[in-house]
Amino acid sequence: MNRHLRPTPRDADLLVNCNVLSRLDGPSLTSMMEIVSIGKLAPRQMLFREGDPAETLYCILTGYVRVFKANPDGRGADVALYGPGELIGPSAAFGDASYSASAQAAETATVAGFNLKRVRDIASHHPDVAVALLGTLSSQLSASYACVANDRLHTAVQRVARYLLENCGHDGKATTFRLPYPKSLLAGKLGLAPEALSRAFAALRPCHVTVRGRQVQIGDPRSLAQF
Amino acid sequence: MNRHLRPTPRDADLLVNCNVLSRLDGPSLTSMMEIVSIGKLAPRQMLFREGDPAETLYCILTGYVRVFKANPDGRGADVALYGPGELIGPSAAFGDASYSASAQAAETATVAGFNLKRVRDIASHHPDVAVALLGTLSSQLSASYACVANDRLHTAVQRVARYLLENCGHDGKATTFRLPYPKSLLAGKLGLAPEALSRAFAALRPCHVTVRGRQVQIGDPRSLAQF
DNA sequence: CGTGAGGTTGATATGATTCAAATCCCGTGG
DNA sequence: CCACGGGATTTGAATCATATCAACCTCACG
Repeated sequence: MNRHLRPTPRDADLLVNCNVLSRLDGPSLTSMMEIVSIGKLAPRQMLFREGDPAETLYCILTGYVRVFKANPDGRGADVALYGPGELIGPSAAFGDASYSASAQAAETATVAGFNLKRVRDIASHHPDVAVALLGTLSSQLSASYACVANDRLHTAVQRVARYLLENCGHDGKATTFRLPYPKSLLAGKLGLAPEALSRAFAALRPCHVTVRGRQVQIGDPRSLAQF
Repeated sequence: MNRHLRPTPRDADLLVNCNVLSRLDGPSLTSMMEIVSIGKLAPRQMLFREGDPAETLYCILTGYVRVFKANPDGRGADVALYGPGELIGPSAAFGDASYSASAQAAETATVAGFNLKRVRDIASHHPDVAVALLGTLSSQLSASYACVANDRLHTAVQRVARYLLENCGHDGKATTFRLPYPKSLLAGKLGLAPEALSRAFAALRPCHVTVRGRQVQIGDPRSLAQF
């Protein structure tokens, strides 16, 4: 990864609109912007590995990053999939000294890196920074709870139906949208083998769900809700 | 729940040793102790329900509390199981205005309650409080990640074997210990039906695991690791 | 000694993974 | 503009894992 780059104006714009920094202003924002460095990731490039000493807190500017845990025997499971504006690494940031999972760019991605020691230092002098981080961590914990419950409570088809419903307005009108990442990634995020995702889409065809490549057309959102 | 009780000396002792407060001292600790109130929960009593406005941050002093999400149709899935010293509600505390899951005492339990608005207020004046909360939230997020990965990567027998291994020293010596809660709770925590837990214990008998009531005897931890 | 909660066991059904093979889609070069 | 190639996706068949339902057991307690 190219490191130690100062943010371009475009990067800076993305940065100040991200989950954490958007809640800051004044000296707190300045302090954070002083320690930031921008990096570009190639597809499949690792950001860090489980067990690595945690040195950096990342914020995604563009692209998606897969957070996963792997078995010694090679099998792995996605634990979360984060996109623009989201923070990576906070689970390690203030707990253990090492990352508790691995992170890998799903595609070309731009990330902002903050030296963790300095972040901790800033947080302990600027309460608003700490509170902003608390907010992000809270949301991520809620999301992770939701993921566990979703896995345990719903079948593959139901999980896919829910995902689709989240991505179309709640007004019951027909929608069409583009998946932000390839289906294999979506499968991982939903805890499915790619084949299972495919079959789930097939099972939803009777209620007017059409999938062509990344284009998804949802004819009747209400009929999806029946699951 | 009996509320608005001041902590007894025993409560106070448990409190200052809990995950969060143990990292504090001086005025920060004092501020938190000023707003605490102690409550006693009957078995199965609800602490809060998913969707309730989040008004209180809880810390468990004694007993266990089950955090779960329920379907409209009555089925529910445990999302976490917290014991003495652990915090409940932080996922809502700094994110949404309402709890993202329900919490229920698994048995008679004592909890400390902190008014959330005041906690937020204290956190934004005392950075060490915010940082302590960040630490707890970090650990809970890591644990939740681990739970997702564990569910997706391992079978029932493997999850049970892992649980047992976590509860016996890593020195490979035979151990015997007592489950801290009934098996039905353990099943929920591991994402299993009670029947499945029972079968998993049965499957582990060949490698010297004996279960009688809550008493667990592990003859050969090393043979458990083979899973 | 009944009674009931918690736990176990068996039979069965369903859901999902796995492996293998066929097919689709998209960017590349002609 | 169109054919081509390779990775992504789909489909099929077999297998495995776990939920579910029902019956039974066990133990503590009145």
